[in-house]
Amino acid sequence: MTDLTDAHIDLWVAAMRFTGGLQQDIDAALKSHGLPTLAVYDLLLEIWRAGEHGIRPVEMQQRLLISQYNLSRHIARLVDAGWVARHTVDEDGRGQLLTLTPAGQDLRARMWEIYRASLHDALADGIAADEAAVMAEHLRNITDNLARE
Amino acid sequence: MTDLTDAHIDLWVAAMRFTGGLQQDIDAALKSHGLPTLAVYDLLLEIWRAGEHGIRPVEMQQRLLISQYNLSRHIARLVDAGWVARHTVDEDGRGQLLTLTPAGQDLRARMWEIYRASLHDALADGIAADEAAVMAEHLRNITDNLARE
DNA sequence: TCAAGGTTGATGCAATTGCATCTATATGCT
DNA sequence: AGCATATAGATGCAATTGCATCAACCTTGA
Repeated sequence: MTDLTDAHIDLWVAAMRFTGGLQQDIDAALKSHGLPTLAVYDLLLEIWRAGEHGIRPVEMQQRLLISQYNLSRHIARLVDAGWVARHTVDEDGRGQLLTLTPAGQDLRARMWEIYRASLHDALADGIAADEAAVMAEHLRNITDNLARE
Repeated sequence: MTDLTDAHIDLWVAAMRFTGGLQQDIDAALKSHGLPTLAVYDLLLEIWRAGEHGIRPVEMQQRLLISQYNLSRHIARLVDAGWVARHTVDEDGRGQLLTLTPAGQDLRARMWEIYRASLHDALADGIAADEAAVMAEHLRNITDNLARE
């Protein structure tokens, strides 16, 4: 039972500003290249990682911080745009499996180029790799704590 | 000219998950008490800090990561709800100064109780105060770097 | 087998956000 | 002074999000 100190609050404020600011920068960079937002990239990445077998929306929901109805509509837009294909699931008539179309794979790759460049500009010279690793580990610990409650 | 390493990317992912997850928790806690969102809290806090002299919307915009039109409408809602009062500015006929009404001050205090409790649950036992201070400093450095570009 | 309850994904409607643009005032230049 | 340009804030309209609920399918238990 430890106290919440000013340092803890400082960390929270700094983390909010960091992620919020960089997220805006990344979204601005993507948009300036006529590409979808970071939120869409996260979806494409999950589907891409699933390979040709595909992934269920319900599984994506567990991994990403996104609401069910929001995910459902994002997927509908991605399918309409021709970036994602829906497949039926043999074992579950309710479900669907999502895969990237070739156009979707191309889109993800183009987005990652811009995304990566923004991250480079923001992080590469701002913090050493070993320090970044330590911080990432700390943040994961805290986040895991949260999820366990 | 340093490289962007996997550790840097890990840091970014961990930071996104940390702030995103905790933000959701805080918003859920606030909502369960019938209170406005974190975004509204940030506005109330800025206005509260300005004291009885008040603060200009344009100044809030510079400090918070919020778009102009969004801020304008948030303020309109806060005024309608009786939490914020608008005052004219002598030196600038276009501008306005915002202050918290007594009801607004009370609201901010009640929100902070819930907000603080969520931060306590997430952070107090998850990371030591001195480590939190180091991380906050690192994050501020990176964020300042960004803003300078 | 079949009814009750759980899970998956979609959708109608209201609220919020993003974008472009507008009004009003201020400032700078000639 | 008089005009052009810049800044502060508001708003119409389209797109997105949040909330509640729905339809379809699956699972469990009697």
